Amino acid sequence: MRKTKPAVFANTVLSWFDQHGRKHLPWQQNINAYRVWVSEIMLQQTQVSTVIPYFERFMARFPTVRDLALAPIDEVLHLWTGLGYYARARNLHKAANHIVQQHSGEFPRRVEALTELSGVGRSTAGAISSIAFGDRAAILDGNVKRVLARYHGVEGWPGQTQTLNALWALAEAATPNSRNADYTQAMMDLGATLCTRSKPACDTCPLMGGCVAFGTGRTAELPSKKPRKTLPEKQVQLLMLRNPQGEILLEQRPASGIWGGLWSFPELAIEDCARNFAQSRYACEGTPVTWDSWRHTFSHYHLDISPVLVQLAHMPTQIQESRQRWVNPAQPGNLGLAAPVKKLLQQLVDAAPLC
DNA sequence: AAGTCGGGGCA
DNA sequence: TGCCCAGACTT
Repeated sequence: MRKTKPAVFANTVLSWFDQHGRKHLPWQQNINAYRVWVSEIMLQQTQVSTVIPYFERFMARFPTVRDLALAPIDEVLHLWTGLGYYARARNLHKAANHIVQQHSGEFPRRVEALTELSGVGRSTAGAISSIAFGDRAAILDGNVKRVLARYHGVEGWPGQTQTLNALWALAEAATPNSRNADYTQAMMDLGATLCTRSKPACDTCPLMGGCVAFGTGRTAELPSKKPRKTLPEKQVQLLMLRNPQGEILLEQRPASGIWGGLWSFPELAIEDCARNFAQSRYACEGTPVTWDSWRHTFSHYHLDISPVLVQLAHMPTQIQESRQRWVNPAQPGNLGLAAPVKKLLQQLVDAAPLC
């Protein structure tokens, strides 16, 4: 497969931006470096719709970098309340003073000088450089990572240094020599509105033709997700209600979620009392006997299962919904059973005589 | 390289 | 619920 030349890639993105890009966000009006900077900081790890009212209030109170520098930090933090990541506000205030004192209140233009500002890393510096000054500088925020990882089929989690370096190289190579402000905004718009994390709108994406992830049907796999060292652990009790005939109560699980649509035992939290649960929900009496627990592992978590057998002296009166039924553990019939359920039914046959 | 900061959106 | 989001910084 022949790689699309950078210029063609950028022109494709820019043409799409001219027709479909966002051009009416608050920080896209009356553009200057200060407004771009504040917006970029607010937008770190924070969604556009959340930022908008904060940005408006912030600009009304601190129209210039000097206003911000002169304000008490408490007032800055007050306007930040609810946005989260409060170190951003402290860094913003610190950097404002740095700009006033070290740059005479004039916003620095060189990327190296921008990176020296507290809270401004490589990507944010690139955003300010390109959007506010129109210089050729690359960004690599979450949106651009997603677009590039999918388009080029970049394997690996972007948090890995190797993967990150590869993405930066692609981002730099793709950056055009003109219209840099529009290109930067276009890449973010593309990632935010079409190349979304889930259900990307590939059918309307201008990059569809050259996109590796689309061509190989792997948009859901790229970019790779953060690997989890240890799977989360959950605990559950499975209640084996056995009636006087030796039958076991099974319930059909909801269609979605784990074991969707399969038949399983009533389930209760590990901290719940099986006797109370049986009485209150099923109006039946019996002494719970807890079996040894064991671990069942799914792709995304460990489930520690504690089986609890309750032998009933009398048939419960209130049960019989369509999603419940009594089954003979030796012949459960033509039902979809989760693996642990099948295992427990077999154990009931083998080792648990009626008592 | 991994952990931390945070509130909201969403499946 | 867990994961992710216009990341940067510290350990």
